[in-house]
Amino acid sequence: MSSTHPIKDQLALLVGEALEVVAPDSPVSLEIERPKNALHGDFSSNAAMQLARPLKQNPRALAQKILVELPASPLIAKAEIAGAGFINFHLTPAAWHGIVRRIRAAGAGYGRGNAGTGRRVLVEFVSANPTGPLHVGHGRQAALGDALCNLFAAQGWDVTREFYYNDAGVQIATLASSVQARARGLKPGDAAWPETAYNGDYIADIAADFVAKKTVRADDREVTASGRIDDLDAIREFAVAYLRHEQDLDLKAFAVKFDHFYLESSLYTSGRVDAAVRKLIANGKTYEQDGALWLRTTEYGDDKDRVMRKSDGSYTYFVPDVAYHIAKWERGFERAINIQGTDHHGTIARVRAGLQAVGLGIAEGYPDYLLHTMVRVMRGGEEVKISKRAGSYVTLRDLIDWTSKDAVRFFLLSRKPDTEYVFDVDLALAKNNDNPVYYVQYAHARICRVFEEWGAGAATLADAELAPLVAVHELALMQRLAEYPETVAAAAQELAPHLLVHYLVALAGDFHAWYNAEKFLVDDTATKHARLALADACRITIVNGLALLGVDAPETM
RNA sequence: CUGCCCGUAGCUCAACUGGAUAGAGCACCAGCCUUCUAAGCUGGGGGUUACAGGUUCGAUUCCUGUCGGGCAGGCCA
Repeated sequence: MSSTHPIKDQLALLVGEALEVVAPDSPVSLEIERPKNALHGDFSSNAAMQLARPLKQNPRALAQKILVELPASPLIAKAEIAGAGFINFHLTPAAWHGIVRRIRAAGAGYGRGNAGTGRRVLVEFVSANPTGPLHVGHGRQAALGDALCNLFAAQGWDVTREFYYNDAGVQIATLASSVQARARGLKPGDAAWPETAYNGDYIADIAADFVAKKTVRADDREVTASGRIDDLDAIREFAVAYLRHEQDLDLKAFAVKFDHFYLESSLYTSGRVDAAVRKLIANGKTYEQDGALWLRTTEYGDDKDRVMRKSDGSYTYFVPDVAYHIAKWERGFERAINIQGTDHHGTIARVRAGLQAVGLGIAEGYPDYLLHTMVRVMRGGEEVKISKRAGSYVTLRDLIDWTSKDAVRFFLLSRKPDTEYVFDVDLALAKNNDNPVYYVQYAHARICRVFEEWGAGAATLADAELAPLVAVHELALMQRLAEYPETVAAAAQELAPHLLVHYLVALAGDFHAWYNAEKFLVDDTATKHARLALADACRITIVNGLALLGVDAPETM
C-alpha cells in the first residue's frame, strides 16, 4: 500500500529497515498512521502489533526491538512505545519545513501522481436524452464526472469524457409529436393536445423556430428547419439538434466539455447490436420463450432472466447498452466508469451479465458505476418544487444563474454521491464563513492580498529560511498541506470527490486560524519570509485542489 | 414480499478503509473586538455511533438479525 504522503513514505522506509533486522521473513503491511490524539505524536506504526501473533512475542517487546534498530533521522525528534505496542513518532519542525519547499518547487504539479500512467479510462456521464434542458440531477452528474476526470488525469490516466444519448427512441418520438402539436397552435389542456406530450414552455420555443426555418448548431450536429409541420421526421431532427444545443449551453455555463458524443442509434446502424445478440445466442446464453428472446442473466447473479428481444421484434433498452460497453472495451478502455442516478441501479447486473456472457474476456465488474441520489433545492427557506408533469423544474442553468458556476459545482460535490443532497441557494450566495465555497476562495484571496501588500513576487522567496515556522498554527497547516497528495489519490481511487472538498474546507480553516493568530508582514525579515513562503505553499495547494473540482480561485473577492 | 444503498452531537456532515479518549461547522452558552480584506475572533457544554448479538488484542468500520428511511423490482428507460 503506497501512501503518497511525503513524510509517511520516509518513515515507512525507516521502519522497514528496522524490520529487516527484527523480522526479516514476516511480511507486514507497513502502514504509517496519523494518531487522532496529539499526545500520541505526529505519526505511529502498528508493525509490532501485527507481528506479535506470527512471531509469538509480546508486542511491546517487539516494538522495543524495532526502536533499537530504527536508523537515526533528522525528521524524528522522539520515537517512543505507547499503548498496546504502538510506536509513536514525534517529528522535528524541520521535517515539516521540507513540505513547504516541496510544494513551492512542484507548483501546479503538487498533488499529481502516476498511478494511472499509460492507462486509459472512459468516463460516461450526464448522458441526457435531448428531450429538455439539463436539470439539477444532471448537474450533480456533470460536477461528479468532470471532477472525477480531473482526478484521474492528475493520477496520470489518459481520460476520455463521453456523453451517450438516444436520438431515436420512444421519448424522442414524444418530443417530436409535442413540437408538432405546438406548431399546430395547440397548448397543454386543449382537447386535441396529446396526452403523453411534454408540456414545458420550451417546446413552444422549438416549434416557433422550426416554423421560422431557423438553423441550430450543437456540438455534434447542425440542422436547418424545413418548416413543414406535417414532416414529423424533420421536426424530430430539428428538435433533437435544438435541445442538444440547449444542453451545450448548459454545459458551457458549467464549464464542462466532452470529448465524444455517442449515439445509441449508431449501435444499430453499425450492426453492433445485432453482432452482440448473435454472440450471445452462439454462446448458448439465450433462449426463446413466449415469443421473446431471453438472456440467462441469472447465471451471473441476477435474480431473474431478462428479455432481450420483445415479441414485437424490438430490443429492450439494455441490449444496446451491452453493445455500447463492448464497444468501449474494444476501443481500448481498460477501465470504464458510468455515472448514473441510483434509480438506474437495476441495469448494472444486466449489463455486466451481458458483457460476461459474450465471452470476449471483458474484465468481471466492467464497467464501474458511480451512483448518485437526487438533489432538492431550497430557496428563501422553502423547497423549490419540481414538477415534471407541469413542465416546471429547476434547471441546472437556473441554479447557476441564481448563484454561480463555482458554488453549484462545489456544493454538488460536497457530499457523498449516495446521500441525498439539499442545495441551499441562500447559503450559496452568503458572503461569510458559513458558505464553504466562499470560505475556501476567500482563503486564497487573502493570501493574494498579502502578497500584493508585500509588493514582491513569491519567486523572490526561493531561498527563504523556514526555521521560524514553529508556531502551533504553522505546524498544523504544514501537516495539512502534507496530506494533499494522498487526499487526491484517495478521491480518485474511491470515486469520491467529496473527500477533496472536505480537505479544502479543512485546509482553509487551518489557514484562517493561522491568519487570525499571526501577522505575516512583520518587521523581522526572516519571520516574514518564512511565513510568506508557507502562505504561498497554501495558495498553491488551494489553487490545485479547486482546479480539480472545476472551481476558480479568484485573487480578489 | 425481495434486492441494493443509507442510519454518527438538536441540525448538516467527517473519521485516513480494523487502531489509542469518535471529530468539524451551524445552533446554544460565556467572553473579546475591529488589525495584511471587512461581513468577525477565542473558549465551553453537548454521543450507549438506530438496536441486539457475533468475529479479535482492538469494531463507527467486517458478519448475522431487528427497527427506521431512500431507490428499484415491465416484453418502460
